[in-house]
This record gives sequence, C-alpha cells and structure tokens, in this order.
Amino acid sequence: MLKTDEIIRMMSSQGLRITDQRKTLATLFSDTPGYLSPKDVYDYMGRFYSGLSFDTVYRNLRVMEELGVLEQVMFEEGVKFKLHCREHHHHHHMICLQCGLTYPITFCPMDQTNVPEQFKVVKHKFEVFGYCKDCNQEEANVE
Amino acid sequence: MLKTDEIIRMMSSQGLRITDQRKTLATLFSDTPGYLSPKDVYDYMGRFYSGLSFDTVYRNLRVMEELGVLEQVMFEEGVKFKLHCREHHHHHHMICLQCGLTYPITFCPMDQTNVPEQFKVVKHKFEVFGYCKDCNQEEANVE
DNA sequence: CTAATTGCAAAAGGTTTGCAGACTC
DNA sequence: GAGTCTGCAAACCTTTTGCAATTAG
Repeated sequence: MLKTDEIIRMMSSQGLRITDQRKTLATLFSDTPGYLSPKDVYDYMGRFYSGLSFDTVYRNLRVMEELGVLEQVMFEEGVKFKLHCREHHHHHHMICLQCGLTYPITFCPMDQTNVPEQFKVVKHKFEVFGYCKDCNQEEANVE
Repeated sequence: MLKTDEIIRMMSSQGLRITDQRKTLATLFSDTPGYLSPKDVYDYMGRFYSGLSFDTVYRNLRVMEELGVLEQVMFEEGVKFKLHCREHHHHHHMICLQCGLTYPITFCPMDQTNVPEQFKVVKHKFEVFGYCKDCNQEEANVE
C-alpha cells in the first residue's frame, strides 16, 4: 500500500500543489483498505473543512486518478475510488460489500477462457463480492 | 433468445397493457443481440413516436426489468439493458465493445478461486470485453 | 368503464464548469 | 509574484415523481 507521504510526493513531483485538503485526502486513502464513493470522501473531509464544496472533492479525485494515485471502479451504486494497486502482477479483487476491504486474487480466469476464433479480447473484469471476516462476524452477531 | 411475441405474452400475462410503444420495445430488444443504454432506446423509439418522453422509456425499462424480461448491467459508461438470458446454467459473458453482441462463457472462475477462510461470497462478476468477428473486421478495414 | 399508461413539467441526484479570491511554491 | 486551488453559483445529465389526459382490456 502507498503511504501518505509517498502519495504527497507523487503529487508534488507532478507539479501539483500540496494543500491541506490534499494532505487529508492522501491520509484518508492510505488509511482506507477499500473503496470510497465521492460522497464518502466528502463526508469525511467535511468533518475537517467547514466550507468544503463537493466540486473540489470531485476535482481532486479526478486529478488523483489521472495521476495514477487512485483507481476508479463502477459499482451498481455508482463510482468509487481506492488507492491504485501497486501489485506488479496482474490480479483481481475480492471485495467486502460492507466495509469495502479488498483482497487480491492472483488467479486469472482469462487463462482458462475459450475465446471464439475471431474475437479480439481487449480487457476483462473479474470481481468477487461478499463479506470479509470482520463484517461477517458483525452480521452473525446481529442475527 | 426470446422472440417478440414471447415477450409480449410475458408482459400481458402479468397484467401489463400492451401499448404500441411496448410492442416496439419488445421488437427492439428481441432484434438486438447486445446491450442498449436508455439513450439508445430513446433514440430508436423516437423515430417512431414523435412526442416520446424519456420518462416513459425509463418506466418501461424498469417494468421490463422487474418482470425479468430485461437484465440491467452497469458499465463504465452507465447502465445498459439487454434481454434476460434464458440459459439455464449459470454463465458469464463476452461482450463486443463495438456492437454490444454477447457470447456466453460457460466456464465459471469461481470454481477455481481460493476464498479466504472467513470470507462469505455473495456474488461475482466475470466479463470479457473486446471486438467480435464482424467489428474486428470493420476495424481492420478502416486501418 | 376502470385501471394502467403516457406526456408534461418539475424535482432530485450526481457531476462538471466558469469565475474571482485565496493560497502554494 | 505567478500560477494553482478553492468555494460559490450555476449548468448539465441522468433518472424519478406527481398529475391530468389518454388508452387498453
């Protein structure tokens, strides 16, 4: 995982200015193991910046994504962001529906997929959703 | 694939009224091998109904989805619809980025995925994107 | 004839853009 | 000091909702 100051350094080296908000964003994402929606980010940031506006959050998410610090994924509920994986090998994710935590899946199903003769594969998506150890337990306790 | 009159019958048997628009919708989807966005549908329908409104398109897409005639999938570009697969077995899709055509993939990667001890899997997604035979050829011709 | 469907208008989300003042480097 | 970033306001796009008129069964 990227640490806060690595993120800061990445942004700074690209000519971006390091504002308080961006520091807080860097900390937020380096402390969060999973995906965050723009609203999640806005709510979190709002606790520290009273006059915070949604557009700034969006702008910073975009900037950080274009820079390769964050990666963006489309869920049923909308767009979410997380730190860009630093894994060197191609991999997929197992994602907790409760807390957003992700585990890497090293196995890639493409290796075993029969592609029709003239179909040119460009990309693929393999995602597993469920409840992680902790969230599973919580759920069990509630019942 | 479902044929137009099967779709009509399904809708009718659920107490839905069969309007001209719904007949056209049924035809559109039974003739389309792939995914359509609400806008695609609206544009197509608009050619036949001058006063067409977007909300009616949405309402009908929703109704047909709730009825199980259509299935809805989230792509990067937004929501899209296609005829609900009638395949009996669980399967995945290979999707053409150009024309939206889908091929079924019978192989399911979940069988070979190592799930961490206490992770409870709820659902998964495996999709392959690329260009189908026809669109591949077109692309080749353009170059 | 009755209830479902449609178009219109308007609202509700989510996301983007232009601008002037504030701030980083 | 120059140029970037921020908040504000407003625009934009997609999707939903309430209502009265229309239409299918």
